[in-house]
Amino acid sequence: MTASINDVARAAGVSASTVSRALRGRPGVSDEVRSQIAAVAAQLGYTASRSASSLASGRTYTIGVLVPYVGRWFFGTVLDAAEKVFSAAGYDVLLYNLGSAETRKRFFTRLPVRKRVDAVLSLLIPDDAESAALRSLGVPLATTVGGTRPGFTVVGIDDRAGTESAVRHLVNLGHRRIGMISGASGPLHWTTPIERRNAYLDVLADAGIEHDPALEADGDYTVEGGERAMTELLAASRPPTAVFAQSDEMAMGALRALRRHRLKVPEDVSVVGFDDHELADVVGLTTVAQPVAEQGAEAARLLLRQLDDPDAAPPAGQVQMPIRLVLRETTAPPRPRGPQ
Amino acid sequence: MTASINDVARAAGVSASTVSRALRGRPGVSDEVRSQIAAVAAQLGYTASRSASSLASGRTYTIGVLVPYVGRWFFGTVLDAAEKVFSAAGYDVLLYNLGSAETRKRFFTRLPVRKRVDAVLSLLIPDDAESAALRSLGVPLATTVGGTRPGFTVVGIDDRAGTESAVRHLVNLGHRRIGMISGASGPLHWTTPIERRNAYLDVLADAGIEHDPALEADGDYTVEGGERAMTELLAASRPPTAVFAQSDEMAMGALRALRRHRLKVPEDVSVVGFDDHELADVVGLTTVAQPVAEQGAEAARLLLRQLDDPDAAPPAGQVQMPIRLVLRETTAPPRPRGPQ
DNA sequence: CGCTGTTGCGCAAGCGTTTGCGTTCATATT
DNA sequence: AATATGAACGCAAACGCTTGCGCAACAGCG
Repeated sequence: MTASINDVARAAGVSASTVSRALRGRPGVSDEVRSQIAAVAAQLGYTASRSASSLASGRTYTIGVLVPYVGRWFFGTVLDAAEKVFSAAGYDVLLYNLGSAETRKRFFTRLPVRKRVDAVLSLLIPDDAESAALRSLGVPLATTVGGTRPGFTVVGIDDRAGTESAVRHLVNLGHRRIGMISGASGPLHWTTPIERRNAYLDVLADAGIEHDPALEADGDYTVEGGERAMTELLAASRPPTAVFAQSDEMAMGALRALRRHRLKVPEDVSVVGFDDHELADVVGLTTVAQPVAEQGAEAARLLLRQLDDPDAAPPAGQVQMPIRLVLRETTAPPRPRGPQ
Repeated sequence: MTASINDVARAAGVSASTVSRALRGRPGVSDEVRSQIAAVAAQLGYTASRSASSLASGRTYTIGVLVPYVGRWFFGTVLDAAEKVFSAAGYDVLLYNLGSAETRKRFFTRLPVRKRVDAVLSLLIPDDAESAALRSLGVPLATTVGGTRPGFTVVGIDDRAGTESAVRHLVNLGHRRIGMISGASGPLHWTTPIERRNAYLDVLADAGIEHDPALEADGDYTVEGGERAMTELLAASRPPTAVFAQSDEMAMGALRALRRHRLKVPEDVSVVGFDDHELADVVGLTTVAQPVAEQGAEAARLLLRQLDDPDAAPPAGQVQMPIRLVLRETTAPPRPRGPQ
């Protein structure tokens, strides 16, 4: 059907090995022969079969990317950027959408990437067993989320600092009843919600504000969850005058809930998010911005570097990307309403 | 390093062929031997090498998915749903992010999916040369966007009907100066913008409204583009009292522009979008909803069906998914301001 | 002019599966 | 009892590449 390396060899009057070497830029082929082979290959529309070459060489030139939810803005954006870096370097990407516990489990027990990828970029946090499974692949590993793990290159942000800047902003505006909409760490072994929560508590303590558990709600990192969580918070005996949401999506859900309750933002309640979602600007959301696409690109680059030079040690610790608080229109001083 | 089929065969005291047949559920193996092999394989942590098996069998059990922009909500959502269907059926997905003309060109000339996939799902519209290239792969093809093409099974929506319901809604509210923010069809050979534009023109004509070219602007299907386009429209000598945006993202950009111009929505200008973006509800956007994830899932299912039964003809024409106008808070009758 | 290096290329052995065909052996058929 | 019929399994040939090694041919060296 499609041309094989032998067809090219025959047509060019050389051996298959020479064709292989010529096309891949390996030494041992004269320039003359090389260009002639290139011409013949082009004319025949020849491309080496990936299965055959990876079987023979052990190199697959493909990267496995593990994502919890492709459809979510954050992950889609990271994936987008990472894919561009990989494909520019000649790598293909195998995508695994591991949102549900079920698919996730199946992935890690069957490990379909075995012998199929040269590296894996995980956008989800593997637990200990899962990390071990990944390490058993014997390929470079990277992640853009969660804390450092042995064997993984991680590029991320300073969750504490980001959260602190957000909550401190609220404190500085004069808020005392500051709620938080978080995502449960749940079975995902995700350290992010925990880090952010700790930072939130620290800022409150620092400001001499007593922590009120009724001011925390779980928003599941989704818009709907954020809406539910905000609704919960509003039902408290003394609702918050400001809310810090651990993601913009949850913040937007909160905005929706507030609108449904006919509460004005920021007059009645201030809201600050996290991420600087593409649409945060549209709704005027104050948020802490992180370079999402850049994180994906950087993680991809670090992976490629390790592939180019297998002895190179993976970067130690965590590569930190800058964050910054973006002030927009959902935060303001609390409305004065009589004595505290 | 990792166990091969021969290791399993040796450990089980059978030949490699028997192992292969046993593990893949092929006939010719007694139940007794089969289960014993399964046990040995599990104990050794054996998984067949994909490269080797696809080299030998010609089947790759992977699907190529072509996406223009993974990070955009629409495509991310389609991809998410499609991936779930594929992986549930035991297929892996190879992702190609073909947003720029450059990567796109490289993809179609080098055709890296050759001999690597059993089918391809294209979320972008290939031009004639590109379709021919894809057809030359000799595998089932599907797409979720654009018109019907020979050799492709396409699942989509009725763009005309969707647009008509949106624009008619504006007409029925009493609007006469109705603008449109579209996406240029450009080099993407995308029929969607054209279909929608035609429907827009038809509704206007039907309502006896003269078409004003100054009321059309290109929003590039992005938020920023939508904002620019809206700004353009507002600069017209007689700006529109209502705008139909061909996507929610552009509609949201328009909303932002309006806010910047201190114009109230829907009092000063009505806005209706297209897609029912996940966040459309947050901003209260009236829009025509289409089942985005379902389209991806359905396309994936149709592809799998063709793979199961290679002789089955691909579904003729286009599979149409339902659409529906979702009324929210960005549309209202035009503000009466003196004689027309 | 012999010797050592170097360069350019072909040979052939893998890489880990799948699969058509052949063999063996037990069972059914006449 | 002899023969046909399957079922269960092994053999070995692909599948299409890569790569270590061998072998010419040729250049440079003293």
